[in-house]
Amino acid sequence: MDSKGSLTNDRRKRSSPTIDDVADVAGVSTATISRTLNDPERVSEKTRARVLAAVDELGYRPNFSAKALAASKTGTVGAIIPTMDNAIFARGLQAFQEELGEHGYTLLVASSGYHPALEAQQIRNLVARGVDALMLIGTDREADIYQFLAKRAVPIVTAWSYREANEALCVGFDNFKAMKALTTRSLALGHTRFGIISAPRAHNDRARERVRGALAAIAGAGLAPDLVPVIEVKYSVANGAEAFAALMGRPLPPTVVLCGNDVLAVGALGKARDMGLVVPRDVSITGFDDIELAEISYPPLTTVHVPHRQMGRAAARVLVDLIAGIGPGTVQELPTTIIERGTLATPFSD
Amino acid sequence: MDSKGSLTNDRRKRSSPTIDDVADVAGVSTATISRTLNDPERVSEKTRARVLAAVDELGYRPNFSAKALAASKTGTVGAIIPTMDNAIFARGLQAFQEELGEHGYTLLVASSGYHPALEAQQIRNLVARGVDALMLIGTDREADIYQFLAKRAVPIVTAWSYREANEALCVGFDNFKAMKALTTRSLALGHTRFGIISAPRAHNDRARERVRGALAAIAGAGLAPDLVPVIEVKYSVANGAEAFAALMGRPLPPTVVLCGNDVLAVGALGKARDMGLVVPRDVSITGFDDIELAEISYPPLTTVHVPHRQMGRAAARVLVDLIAGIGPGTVQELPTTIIERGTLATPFSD
DNA sequence: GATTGAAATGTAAGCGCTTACATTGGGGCT
DNA sequence: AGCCCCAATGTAAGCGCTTACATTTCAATC
Repeated sequence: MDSKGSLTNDRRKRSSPTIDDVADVAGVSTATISRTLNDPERVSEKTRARVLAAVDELGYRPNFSAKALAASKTGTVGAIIPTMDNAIFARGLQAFQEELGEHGYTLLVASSGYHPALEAQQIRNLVARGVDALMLIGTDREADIYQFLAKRAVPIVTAWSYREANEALCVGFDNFKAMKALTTRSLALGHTRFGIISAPRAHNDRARERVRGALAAIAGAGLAPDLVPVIEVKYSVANGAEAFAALMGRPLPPTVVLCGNDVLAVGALGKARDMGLVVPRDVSITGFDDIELAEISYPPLTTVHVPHRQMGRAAARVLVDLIAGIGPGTVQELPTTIIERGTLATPFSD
Repeated sequence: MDSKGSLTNDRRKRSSPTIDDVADVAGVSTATISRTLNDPERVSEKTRARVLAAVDELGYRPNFSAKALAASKTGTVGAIIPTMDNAIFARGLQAFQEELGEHGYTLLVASSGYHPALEAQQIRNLVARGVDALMLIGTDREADIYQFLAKRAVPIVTAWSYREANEALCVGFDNFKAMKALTTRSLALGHTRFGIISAPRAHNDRARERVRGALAAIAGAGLAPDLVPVIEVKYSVANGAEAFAALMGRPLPPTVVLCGNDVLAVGALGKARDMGLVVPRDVSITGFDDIELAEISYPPLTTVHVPHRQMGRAAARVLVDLIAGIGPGTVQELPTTIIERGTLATPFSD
């Protein structure tokens, strides 16, 4: 009949109903549809009901790209983590997502494989995709990335690290202090011969700070930190095992092996068993992170507990506020605690 | 001077350069910019060089939303997994992402928390976001979801399960067969008293099929499957421990406890140790999935190995082909294998 | 009943791309 | 020289929304 009618018919054939279709069915303009959906108070109750009914009838869902383009915001927050293939970031990320979800945001995750160049690329990628904010892990990255983000006015927060002077807001813990505390505890138990297994320290402030913390404690006790063997291996159980074997094969093997994370520690633990060593009688082993593994290893691992979930939620809240333009955002240092489970004990005198 | 000049100046002030800016600088039309970026062969070498130089000079990145809106495709593939907070899906998802990346696609992950309603919502959400294809876990969901997806012409693949007759293409393994094989192995070793710890079977075909497989093997051996205690608990180490204790507290405790996944099995294993039971002398325990946990538990877990990475990559390839319109897609059944590590042995005669 | 201002709604101009279609400019051919 | 054809490029119409601004509606007031 009228032009509206034929328009409706045209649209019906398409795969998805658009805002125009809804407007036709409800007999109002598209602006009213938009308002009903995004700002219901601005629409009269009667109209709202009609619109909602039309939406329902057609099964209308706003097209995300169109919405993002028109409003120049996406309701999406990005996170770039080194890898998805391990538990370290999983729990924190899950919490991050939960908190975001409660505020109506969606999470977009990318991984960098611990590669700075890849991380930079992913950052640009996510920004091009219009993320409203970004969470990054750790603080180690080129200054031009921070500049890029600042120029694009994309709020960011860095997590898993806390440093007083940082180019970005951070929500995390002090890796240095935490590892120093754990090492101090070992020293108090009487250990004097240390070995360290660390993740690669290049481009990874967490790993670097942890080793620094351990060495600082050792130096503080009057021992020579440069005599402490530090083995760097990539993140895996097998590598932890191998590194442990190398450490124990030295002329004067350590009485305690400090591992940069739980995965390496669990590898070391397994290797110790294979070598016929009883932990902690023959050698002590410690981890870091307190992921699930630490609890179920045998013996259960003495490690540093990191408040992953708390950190994830806090990071999300900071970003949500930043997006809303609330305040300058707050830097947050979260506490870590030493969890003594049974792989750290007084060294057997020898 | 001229209008183009002032346009350029206007644009320079904005946070991001647009395709118009690049066109101005390169002295060509926007169509040429688009072609240079998306289909370089269609542009002369000379022009291409000029355009690329302009892109470089301005640091131009195409706006994702605009691109998606105009082209009605996003270069994004979605995946909805039950939860991010565990290792079962992590490795497969990582591989899925790697393969997608190699084909120029980006992964968008959402989680459903094992809730069918939430999953449906996430599916609609991702579709509204314009994903070009979708990977879903398992086959259990309402038929209307498949219809919705079909209507919207969004290619999907289901993974982690394989069933002959399925509403969607699947890339996975036969949970029934795998668990049946493992149970048959237990029977061959002489076990006759079984206990089963399963994840909740409602809305979860993997869990259901695994239990079915175990019971089928038991029935096949002439034993009464309905006498086998099956405890359903949610996914966690602690729940596995608790369920194990319940099973062993029965008048006639099982000689072997089949667990629906490795996490439950590890929980059972820990509880056994706490109860002073030696595995596998006093009781056998098996897992399923062969995630990292299985290897590092003590004793290392006898479990069913699932080719996670292979599955992830295969699922990605199926979707990439489907998006490109290549073929009807192929259903793929991947093999599982029993990994005997030391928690399954002949029962102590009693 | 006329006046007024706020509330409700409509109009239409973009947002930054892609792409069908139109135009231009050369070779290669007769 | 004239013609044809194709490669290279330009023109401009959307894609499906949001939102500034304009218009209409209507209850409250005098």
